[in-house]
Amino acid sequence: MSRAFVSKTQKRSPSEDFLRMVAERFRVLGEPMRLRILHALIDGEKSVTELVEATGATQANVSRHLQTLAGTGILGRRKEGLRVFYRIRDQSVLDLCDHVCGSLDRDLRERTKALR
Amino acid sequence: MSRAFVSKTQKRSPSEDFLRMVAERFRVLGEPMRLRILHALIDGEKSVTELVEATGATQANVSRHLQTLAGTGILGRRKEGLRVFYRIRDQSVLDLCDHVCGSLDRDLRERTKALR
DNA sequence: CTGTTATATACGTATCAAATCATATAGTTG
DNA sequence: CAACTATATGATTTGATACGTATATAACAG
Repeated sequence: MSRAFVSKTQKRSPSEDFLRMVAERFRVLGEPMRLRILHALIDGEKSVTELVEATGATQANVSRHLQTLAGTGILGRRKEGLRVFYRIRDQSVLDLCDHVCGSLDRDLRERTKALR
Repeated sequence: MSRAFVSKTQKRSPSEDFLRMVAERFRVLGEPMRLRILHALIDGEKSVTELVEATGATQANVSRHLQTLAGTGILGRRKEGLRVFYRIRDQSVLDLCDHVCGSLDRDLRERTKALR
């Protein structure tokens, strides 16, 4: 596996631009509502209206978050008549989420244990 | 592997609190300066002053980011005399970064290819 | 064309976070 | 004790962004 952040071969620190791009990816995932949208798309593509129902947010808000998610390539867009369907474009983003969930779990367990 | 975000067994959507916690983890990683600090800590613990030198940021700013990173359990703290040393507490956070770097790479390649 | 539906966006507001400066705190040295 | 060093934090400014309301755009139906 090639490591771009933790490079075994080159010690040079990442460029400003590179760090900005990586940070942007994380930042996009750093909003509960966007995670909710992502979760709603796990079992396949959905239209904006369906996502509005699934999330309970306003149409405008969902639409904006969808632009953000699609803008960074996390979601794909497909137009069909009046409706626009969004889908998870790179399933590996779900691995990311699970990774974070896993370490969150571990930390919560550790803290619980520390309380006794 | 247990999946907390993408659960095969339960379809119930994640609670508000859970999503907030997951989002917070991503958000913490969503700042270039914090990634820079993280990168500086790859080859072992460093004092605040060393991190100030490595990142080029002000002492106050580095200190604040360190509080943030330590607060979510990403970094560990060790006090020795006047100095405080920080270290990466859970190495798996580096996997996360590389994961993002990888998908970033893929997207950039795809866009480059699309230009031709 | 008119009306209707689905989605996107402009604008205003409120909130939050990053950075800086100045200062406080804690540990060390003499 | 005073002076010094390393780190943390309060106060402020500034910039970003999430959300709501209203409106614009686009596709379709009649």
